[in-house]
Amino acid sequence: MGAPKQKWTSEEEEALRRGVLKHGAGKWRTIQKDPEFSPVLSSRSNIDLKDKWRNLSFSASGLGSRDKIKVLRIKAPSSSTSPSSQSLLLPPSDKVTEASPLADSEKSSQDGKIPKYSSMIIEALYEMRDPNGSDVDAICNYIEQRHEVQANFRRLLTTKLRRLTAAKKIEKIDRAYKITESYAAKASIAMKSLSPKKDLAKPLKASQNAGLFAATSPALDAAAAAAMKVADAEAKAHLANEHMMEVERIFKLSEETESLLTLASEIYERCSRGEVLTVLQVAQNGFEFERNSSASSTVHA
DNA sequence: ATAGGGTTAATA
DNA sequence: TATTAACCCTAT
Repeated sequence: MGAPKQKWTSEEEEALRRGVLKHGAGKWRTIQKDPEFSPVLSSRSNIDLKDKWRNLSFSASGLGSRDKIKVLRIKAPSSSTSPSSQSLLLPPSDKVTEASPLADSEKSSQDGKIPKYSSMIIEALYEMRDPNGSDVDAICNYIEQRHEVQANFRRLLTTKLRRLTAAKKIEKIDRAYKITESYAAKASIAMKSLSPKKDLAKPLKASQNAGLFAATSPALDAAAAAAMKVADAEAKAHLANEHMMEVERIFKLSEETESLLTLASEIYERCSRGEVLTVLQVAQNGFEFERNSSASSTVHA
């Protein structure tokens, strides 16, 4: 007797999403056993979680079935034979830059916003949402688990934390850090101003393709993560989730293949369909999006 | 235990 | 018949 295919409920789906946020994609067993999710996911195996996440990821990316993507699996003629992937995402690779002359309004922002890692820190703090704050170890661990990171990351992290604290974006209580109310509020306002007309009530399917990137791309900015803390509107949260998944997926792709070609192919695909290319900025700056949404530029093929 | 290719049940 | 989502199999 063949099992009649047990379709995933939205509760299960939500549990999975949160599980991935908490433990990271790939820790299926951990998620499944987590007392926070095990009640909901009791009838699902770790493999089920993995498969479901795969489905979610691909459908959210706008590109339909998963087998279409495997064409992109081209190994770059990289001489780096060691499987220890490390160099690709970390340093803002200048190869990507030269291939794509983006209007980089980098640095010198009057606000003194710190590029790169700061957004990861905000993201980490938001995701962990510890009311008592999170200590350096927790933050470090969280980020290291999700992003490839430099060898001396721990040291940089300390520095960034100090700067963010000075900038009043996070606060240090005893040894724990957390996002400040003022920054969260500010981010919330920013969030509202750029989450416009899009009808969020529509089921997931509607958020495919261009719309995802064109209108709301800056939503992934560190500010957005903080914004969700305050403006906990589910719709926004879901939308943001889509972004997280998309970014994560692209990161994974490039990690796995260790190939810029793959990324390039992905980008080319999108460009050829006339999409606005915020993805590129993702590739360059990690979770840091341009603060001027108008700065996002298209890429010539 | 996980990733990824492959298979089958449901459905448009 | 083509797509999709849930499920299965196997190498790592």
